[in-house]
Amino acid sequence: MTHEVVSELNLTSLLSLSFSSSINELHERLSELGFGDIRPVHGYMLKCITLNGATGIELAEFLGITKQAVSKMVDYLEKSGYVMRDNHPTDKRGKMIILTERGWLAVRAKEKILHEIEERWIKNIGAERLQMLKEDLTKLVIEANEGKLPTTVRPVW
Amino acid sequence: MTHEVVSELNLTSLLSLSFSSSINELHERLSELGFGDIRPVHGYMLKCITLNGATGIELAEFLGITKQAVSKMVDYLEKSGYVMRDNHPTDKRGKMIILTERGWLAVRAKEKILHEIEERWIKNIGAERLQMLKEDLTKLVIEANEGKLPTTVRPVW
DNA sequence: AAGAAATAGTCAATCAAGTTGACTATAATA
DNA sequence: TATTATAGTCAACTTGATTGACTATTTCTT
Repeated sequence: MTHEVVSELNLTSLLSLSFSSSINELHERLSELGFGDIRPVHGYMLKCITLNGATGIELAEFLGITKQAVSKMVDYLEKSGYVMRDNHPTDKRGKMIILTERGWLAVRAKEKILHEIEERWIKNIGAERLQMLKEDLTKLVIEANEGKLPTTVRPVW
Repeated sequence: MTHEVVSELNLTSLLSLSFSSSINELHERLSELGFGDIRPVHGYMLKCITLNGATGIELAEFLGITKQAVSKMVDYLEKSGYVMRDNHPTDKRGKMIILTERGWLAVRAKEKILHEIEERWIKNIGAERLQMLKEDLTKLVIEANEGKLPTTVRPVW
């Protein structure tokens, strides 16, 4: 087994750098496609609004932020044309946040780019190593979160 | 080769989650040791202030933020007793930011905790897998940054 | 050596993304 | 039915960043 030169960086720094590399590449490419007004924070929100839409409370729980913060983000994304507020079908207090056509375009573009990034990693380190990498990271995330994947899918500092 | 169940998370999400797991654990444990006033942003700065101290400009470049932002962070860390501003030995405009005794205690505690986290990962996935994981992440970070490790060691969104 | 340009740092104002607290309207429960 | 809980918004504040303006030095160009 040959061991190539590996930097002196600790694992946490490596994770930080590789995460920010990925997220930066994603948003640079989204920007080139005309989705420059979506910032990383918004990406996580769009991801959570599925076919049926989502309520503000659901988004807040998913993102791990307050409903007030969600409300402001929705203001921004609505103004930018990515989402719309619709009446909740059964609860007159509530609102459904749904993707607009442009919102769907952005989500699909994001998925495509992430897929391409992953494909490039496969070219780079091979499918087996990528698979191992994902397995190991999954294990470690689960271990750090009392045996289950966290429900909040956003970096929480 | 057996492939265990792996979540449907994409790589970028996994990196995000594993990074925030690590950084959260680090700061929870720092907090228990009485370093609760150090937030993740500050950790990166302390790391950069080595034996000889550093100038504000050096810190700004290292962290990828403006010198004004550094100045404010130094205000905070000075007030909290982790660093001190000293005269620059040759440049009367400049100041050297140096660690106080408490600053060194925090840095050493941080290194110890990161080391322990890494040890636990070795127990969890084995030394070989951890080595591979680090090699792969290093490769990918280098590939994403025009062939070299980035000089900025902080997540940039 | 003198004058011009660059640099290190700070101050002030602003922005972005979050927070807490107060409020309205509706829904659920006792 | 009266009370309590919930969904969402508004307003004020906090934190960590930004840009722009300024001072004091240093370095570069004649």
